[in-house]
Order: sequence, then C-alpha cells, then structure tokens
Amino acid sequence: MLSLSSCVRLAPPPVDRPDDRANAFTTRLGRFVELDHEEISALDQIARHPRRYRAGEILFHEGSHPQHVCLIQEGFALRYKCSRDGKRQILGYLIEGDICDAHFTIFNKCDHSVQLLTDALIVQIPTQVLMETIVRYPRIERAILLTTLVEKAMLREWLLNVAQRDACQKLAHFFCEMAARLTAVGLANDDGSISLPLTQRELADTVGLTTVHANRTLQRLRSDGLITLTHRRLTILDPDRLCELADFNQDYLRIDDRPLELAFRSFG
Amino acid sequence: MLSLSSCVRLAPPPVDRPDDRANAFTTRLGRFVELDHEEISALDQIARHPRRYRAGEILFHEGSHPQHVCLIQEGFALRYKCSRDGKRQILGYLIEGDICDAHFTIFNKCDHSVQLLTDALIVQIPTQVLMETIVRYPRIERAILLTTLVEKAMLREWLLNVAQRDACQKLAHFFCEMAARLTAVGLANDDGSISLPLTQRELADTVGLTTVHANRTLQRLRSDGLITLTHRRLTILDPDRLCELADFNQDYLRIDDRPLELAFRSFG
DNA sequence: CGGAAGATTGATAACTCTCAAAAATAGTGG
DNA sequence: CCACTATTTTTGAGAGTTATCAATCTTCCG
Repeated sequence: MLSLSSCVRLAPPPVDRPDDRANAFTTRLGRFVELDHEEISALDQIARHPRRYRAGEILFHEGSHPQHVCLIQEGFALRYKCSRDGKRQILGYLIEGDICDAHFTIFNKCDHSVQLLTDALIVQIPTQVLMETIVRYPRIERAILLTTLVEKAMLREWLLNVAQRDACQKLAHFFCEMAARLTAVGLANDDGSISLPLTQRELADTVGLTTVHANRTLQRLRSDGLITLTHRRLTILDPDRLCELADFNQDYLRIDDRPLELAFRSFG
Repeated sequence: MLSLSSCVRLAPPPVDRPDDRANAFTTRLGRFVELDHEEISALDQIARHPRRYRAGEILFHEGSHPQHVCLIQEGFALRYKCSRDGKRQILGYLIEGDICDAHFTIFNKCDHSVQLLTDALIVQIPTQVLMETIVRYPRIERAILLTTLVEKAMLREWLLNVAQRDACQKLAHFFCEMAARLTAVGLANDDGSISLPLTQRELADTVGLTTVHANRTLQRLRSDGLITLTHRRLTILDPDRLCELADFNQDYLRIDDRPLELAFRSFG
C-alpha cells in the first residue's frame, strides 16, 4: 500500500555549521528559508543573551500560560504529558536550534510540559519581541512555520510508530530519528555516534513500553549487532539494517530540503 | 502528576450554527477569531462552489504535491499512513468545517494520504487563492493557524492515548473526542447520538488494535452500559462514566474558547 | 564511601494478536 | 423485491508479546 523509498542515509552530516558559535536558531531557520544579512542579524540580536539552565528544570508547565518562547542553544529537552493514572508519554524531544514553543502563547494554556534533560543554554524571548520580529520579517515567520510543520510530521510518524510497530522496531525507529536530527545539526561524532542523554525510563516512555521491556528490547538490538548504547552515547553499528528494521525514511524531517525562496507569505 | 480537571460535558451543543446553510468553514473560523462582514463574505466567496465527492475517493495521495486545499462542507474523511508491512495508522478525522490541508502545499509533498469515508461536499481552493485571501485578511490567517494548532494538540493526545491506555480506554477516549467535535459543529442528535461512519477496521486502525480485539472491546463497552453503536451511529449512554474511564478532558479541542480579538499578527 | 538512581534478571500474569470460521449486514444486479 | 456476493461483525481457541512484581547488580554522585 505504501511506497517504501530506500532511504538509508544517516551518515554524512548534511549541514555544515556556518561557524561554531553561530546562533543555533539562526542556523536552523536558515535551513528552511534563505535569510539575508538583515534577517540574520535580527535573529542574532534576539538571541543575544542565553541563560544557563539546569538539567531537570521545567521550562513550561502543563496548564501554565507563558508569555515567552524558548530557543534552545545547547542541550536536550523533552515534551511530555501524563495520563490520569500517572503514565507519562513523551511527545517529542527538543535539541539545539529548536524553538519552544511558538504556540503556547496563542492559546490560554500549555497542554503539556517541557522539561530539560541536560544542562542547557537557552534564550527566553518575550512573545511580544518575537511578534515584532516576524511582523517585520515575513521570511522569518515562514521559517518558524516550517519548523512547526516538521514537528507535526514527527508527531504523525510517532503515532504510526507507537501504534503499529513492535518493540524492536519502535526503538529502532526512534534511534534513527534522533540520529538523523542530531546529525543534521552537526552533533554527531566522526564515528556517527551521538549523545543521547536518556535513561531507559525515557526510552520506554517515548515508545510506550515498560522500562523492563525496553531494557530487554535494547539488549536484543545490541546482540543483533545493530547498536551500541553506553554512557548515554548511541552508536548505530549498521545503519542500513537498522533503518530497514525500523522502516525509517527521513523525508518527513525535511533535512535534505533546500531553503525556499519566499514565494508568498506563509499562511497558517 | 497530572491535574485532572473534572471536565465531563459532551451534552449541550455549544455552538449554534448561524444558519443552516452557512459555509461550514466560515463558521469554524468564526469560532476562533471575530470576523467582520468583509471577512465573512470573502470566505463565503471562496467557498462558493462545492463539489460532490464519493465515499472512498482519495483527496490527497501520500507523495503527491497538490496545488490546492480542500474545505469539507459535509462528510467525513480520514488521514492515514501505512507502515512498510501494510499496517495502516489513522492519523485523524476530518469533519465538516475542517480544512485539508493548509500545509501540504508548502513542502514538496504529502507525507500521508487523505481519504473520504462518506460521500462529501467539498470545496477545492487553489493554494494561490487562499494565499491571496490570508494576505488580505490577517484575522483569517490567524484563524487558520489556530485550527492547525488544535490539530497538533489532537495528535499529542492521540499519542498519549495509543501509547499509554488500555484497549477500553483507547476506544472510550476516541468516542469522547468525536462526540465532542461533532457536537461542537452541531452534528449531534437531540439524544446526543452522533453519526460515526466507521467500520470496526477503522476503529482498530485509529487506536492501534486489531479488528478482533476492537470488536471485543466494543462489546465490553456496550455490556458495561457505556455506549451503543449500531448502523454507524454512536450513542454515549453514560457520558460521565465514559469520560472518567477514558480520562478525557476536552480542553485541548478548544471548543469552549471564545473568539480572540486580533492582538497581533499570527506567527508561525 | 555510601546512598540513590539506573540497569538487569527471573518468574508469572495479562493483554492483545493470530488464524480460522461462522453469522450478520450491506450492496448489487436481475 | 429477491437472490447473491462482498463486506463487516462476531466467536473460539491458542500463541505471543508485553506487563507486572520483585530482587539483584551496577553506575553515578556527593
């Protein structure tokens, strides 16, 4: 029913970070839309004063109504939501260059929480300031829109993953996705390994397994020679086989798209 | 861990449809943003020529690159995506007043398919036309943005549902959501029953069960006196108990929000 | 060094799936 | 309107995956 494009390429870091200390947010948006000098410096302006946060801090509380947005310059965060009986579902991960959350501020409250997994370098931007910027620079607005579309595509993919695949495939798919994303922002090592600062509890809550079963599944992936995972570092030993197992196709992440020119204003 | 607001109210149809033949799309957007006369007639203008489609037709094909958007005036559709081994996951349902899909046209292809469940009355709008409209009417742009945010919230809720709840709760939650949405657009009967033109196969593919198990779960809900489901019509016999079972809180659907004034331009 | 958090293991139970077939329903053409 | 077929729903039995509970081992961190 579905065409499966053979799409196995996690290896070559497709992005060269303009320079090492470039604002991660600017870099990210620049991957979606061609930004000119003025726009770039407007973004850098905005992100001038990052602050250091501690692992475990909660950036947004479910139910709260923040008046600001966070730009992740460095570090990992996760979105989650709990069911009444206390089960946690992780809804997504935020990495360097991600914005969080352009939309909380529109409705009157957050429908989920965002928490830091690691120490992090983050810029808080008052909603008002972001507003002014996007009004002035439609291309920036469009780029932000595109990032939210990718997020939505990830949610759809996760839904498919969690609902239709078995434990091995679920974890495999998650690993592929994270590897692709981290590689895309230049966070993969030369050997292709990535830092994945999650406990097995997080892994389990990501794909809807218990920790015990996540652990056993992990052992399976290891003994099958597909991955290595120690000290919070993941190495994909056999990308082809892992992608194959996971039915992973990174198109939805839009990593390989080239920046669009601004054909027309963004719409919704 | 999670605050559970007691939030059990599916019953009173919170929206009065302005008049019975009002453009469903205009009505929907009007729930999010205060529209003036000019905006309303612009929308009605756009949606002037609906066409009739047949059940089963595919509105958007995964992988295609449409140059138009669809407004559903009447009828049911579903989004879906299949895994390599042919398992289908339903990603969402489209009902009267929904727009589909404002964003396909931005990226170079659809990452999933959309198919009609019933005969339907639909307006196809060339992307270009929609673009022009939202450029002219920022409030419309904002309203469309809000609809996409609700969609995203639904995806998050589905993820939690599919990953963390048991079979009974999953179905119960889905029923609550559909009842809330259909009630909100005035499609519930006086007795609160709703038309739900799905087979058990669709039900199963929605919440990630097999048809056999979906069937058994359904029987359980029935024999527990929670619902009735025959001839594609769902009646929730005991809304309180069903919501309680499902851990359902309709806040994320934003049905009870009152229209926002346009404080600032939408962003992303 | 000591305690806490995380990872691992074992045994058992529960839930959900698979396969297969029968019953009921809906749809179609004569 | 009926016959006939395809689809959908329902049922049964058995297998398999994943969850649960509880304990041990390991690692991390002050």
